[in-house]
Amino acid sequence: MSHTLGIRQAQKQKTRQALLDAALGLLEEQSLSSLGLREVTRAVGVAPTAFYRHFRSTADLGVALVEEALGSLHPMIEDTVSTAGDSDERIVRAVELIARHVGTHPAHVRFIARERHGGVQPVRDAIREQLARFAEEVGHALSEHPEYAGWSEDDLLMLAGLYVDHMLMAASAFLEALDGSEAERERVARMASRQMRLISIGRRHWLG
Amino acid sequence: MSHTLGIRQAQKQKTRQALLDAALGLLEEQSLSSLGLREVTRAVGVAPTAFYRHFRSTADLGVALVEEALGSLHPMIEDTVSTAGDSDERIVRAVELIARHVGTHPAHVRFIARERHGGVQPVRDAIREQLARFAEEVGHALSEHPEYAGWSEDDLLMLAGLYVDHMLMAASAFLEALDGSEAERERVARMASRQMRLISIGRRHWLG
DNA sequence: AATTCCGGAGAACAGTTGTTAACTGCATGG
DNA sequence: CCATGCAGTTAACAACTGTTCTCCGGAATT
Repeated sequence: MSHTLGIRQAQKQKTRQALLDAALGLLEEQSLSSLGLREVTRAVGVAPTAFYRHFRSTADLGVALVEEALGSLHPMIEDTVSTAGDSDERIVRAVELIARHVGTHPAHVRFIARERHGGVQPVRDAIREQLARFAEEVGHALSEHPEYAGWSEDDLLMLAGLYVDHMLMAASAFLEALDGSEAERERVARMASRQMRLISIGRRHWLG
Repeated sequence: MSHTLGIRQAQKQKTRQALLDAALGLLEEQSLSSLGLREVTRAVGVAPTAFYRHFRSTADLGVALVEEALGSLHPMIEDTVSTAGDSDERIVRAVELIARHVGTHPAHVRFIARERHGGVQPVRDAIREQLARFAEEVGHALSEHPEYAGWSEDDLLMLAGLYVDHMLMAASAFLEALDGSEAERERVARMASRQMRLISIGRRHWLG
């Protein structure tokens, strides 16, 4: 379906990606609403006007970053939730997965945590939509399990939302501990696991 | 101990408060890291240089806003947690309290949610410290209850952190629903209550 | 081979920013 | 009552911002 792009479109996507990467780097110590278009182009080494060939505004770039940060995560999530195993096993695996992802993509995680409640509405909306999709997918994956036989759709979504929110909280906690000691990171992991387990216990006794 | 301030210091605190109020207003549609000092003074109607008489920088102003937004909340929290009553009653009361507070101080809540992971380190640190204090206070209040007889200090703090995080999540959810319909707000309230109740059930079955 | 398309460069625009310095007028303490 | 202190003003600074218009060179199309 997709025959190799011409050297023209290839070059365009390359600078586009360079702009995204540069922006992500600059956003480690500021919010999107203070990110200047010239700042980004300067970091890449292109003229300020080149920015407009790829994005209408920095807000537009932010929405693209949301897609880049969260878009490819859906299969990963689904995989973790639907995989068989004891409840505690799944929790440990999920927390490990988060820790690993934060370690390999810290800037992406920081961006999402920061802009989820940030000052740029289109970006907030994009993040909210992606997280809602996550919750929906998790809820659907849970509904396949026999454990959730008597659960109403509403309750399933409520639980899924709780899980998603805690994934993000855990990710944010890992992020804060990234520059800390190994022991510090271990402490964060154990704390996150125990909170997850408590929720899991509540889930088990939810009905009746 | 504090005899009435002279008309001089009174005037100073008045413009200082005006700066804080104006900044809080401007921060409804942007992040602190993009808030300009001149922007604030212009909104108040004073010269840009007057800003320096009160704050070293906008980051400094942000820290002051954290104090204003969270400093006065400690007695309120302690009160809610330690008050007697059935577990479900306490949950309903807590959720109602949050809803009311978001309704009366939306800008403050938005500011905290936004800058908790925002781009200005001193402000992030100030918020983290206040939230840690909340967790500590909640944990201490819980430890007084006979229900938590066999709980380790670590587990108590873990649960308290979970509660505090969910207070904030609920507050943020209420904020998003503020401009929505009455039904929408009701839905958010019921969702928050059920999530809290699930956590409460997990807590009840935590030991053994 | 000729023509169109288009990503990027360059220059210029009016506005904005934080920060400095030297000032004014008035409440305060001696 | 007079001298000091200090919140707020005015003016100016270099540096920066987003946006428009015009242009260039090379890939893509015919």
